[in-house]
Amino acid sequence: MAELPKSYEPKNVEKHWYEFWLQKGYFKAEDKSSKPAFSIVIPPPNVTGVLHIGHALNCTLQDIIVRFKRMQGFNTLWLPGMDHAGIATQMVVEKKLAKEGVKREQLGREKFEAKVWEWKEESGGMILDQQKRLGISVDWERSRFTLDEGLSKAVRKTFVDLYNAGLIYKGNRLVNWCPRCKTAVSDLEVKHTETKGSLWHIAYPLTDGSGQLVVATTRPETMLGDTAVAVHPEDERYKNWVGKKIKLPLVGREIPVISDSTVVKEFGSGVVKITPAHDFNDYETGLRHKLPMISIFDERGIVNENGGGYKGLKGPDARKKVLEDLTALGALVKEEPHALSVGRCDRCETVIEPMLSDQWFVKIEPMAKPAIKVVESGQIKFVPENWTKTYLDWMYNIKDWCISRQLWWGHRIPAWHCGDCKKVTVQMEDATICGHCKSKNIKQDPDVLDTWFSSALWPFSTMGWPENTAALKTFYPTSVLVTSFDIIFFWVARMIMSGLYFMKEIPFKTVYIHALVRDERGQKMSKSKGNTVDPLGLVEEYGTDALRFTLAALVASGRDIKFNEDRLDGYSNFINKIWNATRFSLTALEIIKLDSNVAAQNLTLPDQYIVYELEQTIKNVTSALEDYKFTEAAGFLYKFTWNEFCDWYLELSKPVLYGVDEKQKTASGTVLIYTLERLARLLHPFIPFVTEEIYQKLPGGLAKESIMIQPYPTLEDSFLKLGSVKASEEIELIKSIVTAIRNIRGENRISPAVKISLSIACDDKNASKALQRNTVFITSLARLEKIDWLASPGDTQKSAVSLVTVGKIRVTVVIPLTGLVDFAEEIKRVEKELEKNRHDLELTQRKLGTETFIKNAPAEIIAQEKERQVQLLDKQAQLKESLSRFN
RNA sequence: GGGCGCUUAGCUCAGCGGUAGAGCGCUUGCCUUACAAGCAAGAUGUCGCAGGUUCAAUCCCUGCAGCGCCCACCA
Repeated sequence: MAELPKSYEPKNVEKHWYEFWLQKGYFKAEDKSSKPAFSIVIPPPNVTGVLHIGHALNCTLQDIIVRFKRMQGFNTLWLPGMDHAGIATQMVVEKKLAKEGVKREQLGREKFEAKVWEWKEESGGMILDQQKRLGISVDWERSRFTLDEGLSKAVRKTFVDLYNAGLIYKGNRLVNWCPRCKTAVSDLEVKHTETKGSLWHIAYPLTDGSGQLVVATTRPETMLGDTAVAVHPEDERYKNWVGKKIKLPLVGREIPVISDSTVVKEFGSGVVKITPAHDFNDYETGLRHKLPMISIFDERGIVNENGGGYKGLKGPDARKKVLEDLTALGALVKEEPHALSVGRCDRCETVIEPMLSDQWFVKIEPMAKPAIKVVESGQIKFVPENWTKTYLDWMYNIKDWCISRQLWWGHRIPAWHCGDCKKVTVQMEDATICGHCKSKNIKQDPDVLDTWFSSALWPFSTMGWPENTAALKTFYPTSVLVTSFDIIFFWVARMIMSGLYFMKEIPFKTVYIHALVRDERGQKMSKSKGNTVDPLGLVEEYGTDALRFTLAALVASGRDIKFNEDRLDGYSNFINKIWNATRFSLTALEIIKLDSNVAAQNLTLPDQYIVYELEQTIKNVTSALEDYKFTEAAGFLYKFTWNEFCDWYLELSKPVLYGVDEKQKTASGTVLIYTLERLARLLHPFIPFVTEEIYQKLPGGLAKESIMIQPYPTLEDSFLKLGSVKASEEIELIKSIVTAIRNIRGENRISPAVKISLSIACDDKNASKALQRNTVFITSLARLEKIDWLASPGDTQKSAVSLVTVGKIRVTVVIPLTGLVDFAEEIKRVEKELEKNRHDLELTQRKLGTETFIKNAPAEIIAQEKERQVQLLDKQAQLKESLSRFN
C-alpha cells in the first residue's frame, strides 16, 4: 500500500475528484426514472460578480441535501444557473465603461448590450469556477441563464398571458424613481434609512388676504409642485378656511385648501402641503380630490420647466434656493430638527424621488390570494417556521408590482405602441404591424422587465416551460428551496405566485431559510465596506471540506452567522483527524486480513461497542438531516468520529491488532475498516472530497467506483447487527475506570513513561468478570503494568483511591503511591473532589428533603435522585477515608 | 409605529423543564509506533435583569434593559 502523507492536503485531491465526478456523470439527473425524484433549483447568483461566503453557505447546504438524497437512492436533480440581474449588472458594466471614458448613451443600445454579454461571459465563468471549487454536485448540462432563449420565451409567455388576463396593465402612476439609475424601481428596492433633517414651517397666504396658513414640510423644494393644502375635517382651527384659496409663494399659483381625514392634527401645524407628483401620500390625496399633479423634476432629479425660475437646479440646490427666497419673503416661519426616513436606491444608494411616470404593473392581488392559501394550509412549509409569519404579513398587504425598468439589460417588454391608433399590441412574436389598425408605424416599448420577473419563473422556466417537458413532469414541484431571508419577498413569494398561476401547482414543498453571513462584528458583508470574506481564499488555506463543515456547524444561528475563522481552523483539524484515522486503519490492514463473514464470537468488546455507537450515529444524523438540522447532524458526526471512534475505539483496538489472537485480529480489523467505510459515507454529504479520497484508499472489494454513488448508511445494514448496547455500557465502565486512573496520574504528575500497578475491586460479580476478561484494554489505555483484581479494596495505605460508579456498579481503583509522588498532590486532588462532592450532595439532599418534590415529581426522577445520593455518599466516605489516611 | 431575532466559559457559538456543552484560547504533563493540525489531565459560567408558573426553570410566561434585523406614507 502506498504511503499516505502525514497530514491531509486538500489541494492535491479536490480538483482531481471533482473532475472525476463530472467525467463519470454522477451529477446528472434522469428525466425518466423508476427512482423517486428529488429536486432543487439553485438560487441563481447574479452574474455581476464573485461569490461571497453567503453563496458558499447556500451552496454547501444544498449540496449536503442533494448528496444525501442522491445516496439515499433518489433521482436527484440540482439545477444550476445564473441571473442576469438587470440593474446590478448594467451598473457594473456602466462603471467599467466609465473608466474608459465611455457612456452607454454614446454606444447605443445594441452595442451596450453586446458589451454586457461580453462581460457576462467573463464574470459568469468566474462564478462557475468558484462553484466547482465548492464541490457542488449540480447537473451542469441543465444550467440556465435568465436571458437564455428558452427562459426569454417563458418570460414573454408569462407577460402576454398576464396581460391578456388583465393582470398586467400600463399606467401613469407615482413610482419610486432613482435619478442616478434613471429608472423606476419597485417598493422592495427602496431602502429606508433614518436621517437627521429639518421640519420647515412655511407661511402660505390666502388669496382673499384674510390671513395665512402655516404648513410644515421636510422637503420645502417640492412646494413648487403643490396643488393644494390640506387640513383635517374636524380641526376647529382651520374649519373656516376649507374651500378658500391660497397663493403659493414663489410660484404664484392659486391652490385650494381642502379637508382630508388622513391629515394628523397633532403633527406640525396641522396643515399639510399637497404635492401629488412627488409624495406617495399626497398622490393618494390628489387622486381622492382630483387635484392636478405637477411634476417638477426631470428624470435626473433636476428641476424642470414647471419649476419656473428654479429650473436647472438639482434637488438639494433647489431646496437651498427655495429656502433663501422664502426667508427673503419672510415666509419661512421656523425650522426645527426632525428625524425622517429617507428612501434610497437599493443598488446605488441615491435618494429615491417619487415620480409620476408611465410604467407597467402586475395587478397582484388575484395572484397573492392562492399564494397565501398554500402557506396557510401548510402545503408549503417554511423552515424555520417563524418565517411563515413574515411571508404572510407581507402577502396580506401586498401592493401592485411595478415591473418595468428604464434599462437596457434585461427582457424587453413584448409590447408595441402604434404611432397611428396609439394602441398597444402585446404578443409572443415580434410584432411588425399594429394588432389593432394594421399600421406598420409601430415601435417596441423601450423598457425591460424587473429582473425578479424572470426569477419568479425559475422553478419551471428552467425545466423547459412553456413546453410540456419530461423534466417538468418528473421534477416539478421541486422538493425544497434553500435561500436566505433577505429575498423572501423579492423571490420566494413571487415564485409561489407565478408557480400557482402558470403551473397550477406549488413550486416547492419546503422553503428552508438560512441565516446571512456577516463579518466578525456582525456587519453585513459588502464590497463597499471591504469586509467581505472570500470563500476561495478560505478554500485555498483550509480546503473546501473544512469550510463546508464549518458552515454546516454554524448555520443554526438565528438570523445571522458571524463568521469566525477560528472555528474554521478547528474544523480543518477535524478533517485532518479523519485523515489520520484512515492512515491508522489502513496501516492496520497490513497486518490483518479482512473477513467479510466476520464471526460475532470473535469480536472484542470494543468492536461491539463501536458498531453500536455507529448505529446510533446513523440514526441521529439521518433524522437530523431529514429535519434540515445541519448543525445537529454535524455535531453527531464530529462527536462520533473524534470522541468515540478516534479517542476510544482506535486506542482500544491497538492491543488487539498488535496482539497474537489471529481470529480476533481479523474480526477487529474488519470491524475497524467497515466502520470507517460507513463513517466515510455518513460524512460524505458534508465533506465530499476527503471522504472520496479515503474511500478510494480502502482495500479492493470494499471500495466501489465512487463513494458518492453508494447508499447512505441505514439501519438495515446487516453489519450493524454486530453491535451491542451491553458492550457499549461495559465500555462506558472501562472508560470511567481509565479516566479515573488517568486523573490520578495527571493530578499527581506521574510520568506517562512510568507503568504502574494497581488493584481494582468491583462489587458486581458479573461486571467484575466482564472487566477481568477485558483487562487488556484497561492496562493498555491507562498504561499499567498489571492489575490485581480484588474482592474488596483491602489495604489502601499510602494509596490513591478512586471510586467509579456507572449505573449501579461500583468499582474501586487503588493505586499505590509509595515512592511515586509527594502525597501533598494527592491530598489536593482528594480535597478538590471532596469539595465538589459536598456541593452535589447538598443539592441532592435538599431536593430529597423537600416534601413537595417527593409528592409531585415522577417516580423515575425521585429514584434517580436517590441513586445519586447513595453514590455521592459512597464517594464521600471514600474520599474522607482517603484523606484520613494521609494525615 | 408594528413585527422578528439575539443576550450561555476570555472569544465564536450549540443546547433548552430535571445539577451546563463544543471549537479556539488558557494551565500542567507528554514527540505514547494514525495525527504536536496531536494525546492526557485541568481551570473558567449567580446561562442579560426582575417577577411569575412548576416539586424542579438557562429552557415556559410576563415585564425591563442592551444589541441587531425586517416591515410601515405620519408631512
